[in-house]
Amino acid sequence: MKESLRRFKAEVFQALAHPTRIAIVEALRDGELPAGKLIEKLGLEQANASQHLAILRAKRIVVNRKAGNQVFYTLRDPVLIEVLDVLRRYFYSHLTDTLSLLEEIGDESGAIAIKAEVPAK
Amino acid sequence: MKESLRRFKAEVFQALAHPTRIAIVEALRDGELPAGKLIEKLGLEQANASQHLAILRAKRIVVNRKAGNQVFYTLRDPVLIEVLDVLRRYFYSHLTDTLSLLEEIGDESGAIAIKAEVPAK
DNA sequence: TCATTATATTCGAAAACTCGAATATACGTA
DNA sequence: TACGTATATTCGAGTTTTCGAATATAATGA
Repeated sequence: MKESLRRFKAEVFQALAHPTRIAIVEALRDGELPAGKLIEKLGLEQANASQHLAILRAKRIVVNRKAGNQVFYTLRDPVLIEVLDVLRRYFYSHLTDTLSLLEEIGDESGAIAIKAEVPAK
Repeated sequence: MKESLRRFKAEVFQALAHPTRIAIVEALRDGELPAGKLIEKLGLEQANASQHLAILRAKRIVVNRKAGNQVFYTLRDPVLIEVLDVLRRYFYSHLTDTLSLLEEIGDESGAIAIKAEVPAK
């Protein structure tokens, strides 16, 4: 049914609708990482990271594997990286509008600096 | 800055993280539609539709044009349709896991029926 | 001007999300 | 067994979303 599919898509979007979770997905881009490395790499609170990972697990965005002491996370399907890449292009192709959007949202960081470095990565 | 980009992506995902808004985007797939047609086509409450449209507007997912009495909506960038299509494929390629996910979420509709009709559209 | 139609906005309540603090669990090792 | 490390879960407060009901606005036509 059409409805299920929409619900499913909404669930996936919902799962990705947080900067931290996006950061996690991006960090897993090049392969498996233990929770600890993610926390370190992204500078997260341990509990907070675990909560976000729980969400990504629940929505099947990531899968995990226990190895002794630690838990390794992997993206279940790299297609999600493609989605993020599409959005990056989307971001830059509408750069002007996007910047004003970020302003409205209240973007503290130097979003304007992007203008200087331009795309790349 | 990396952070802005993630924030931006999160905003877009957030905007799409609702079945009704996904339905709206899909309905605009083949071009412009006035709000009224969207309401009719999707069977929405007028106020509710307007609220969701406001969100899609705020996040620049759609743009609108006034013509006399009515307001026509268009997708700002059809690349978003691609994203939805990618997710449809994702949905089917993990069908088994996905179904159990939908169950957990509490999917009333006949999700299982999908097994019968399979992909297509 | 007064209706009528199309759409948007505001309001208040219920539900869902997010965070850090505290606590729990599981494994490895002394 | 007792301890340390890695990770997960629970709790409560604050914030954000979502909805329908009511109301507002804008354009059209009588």
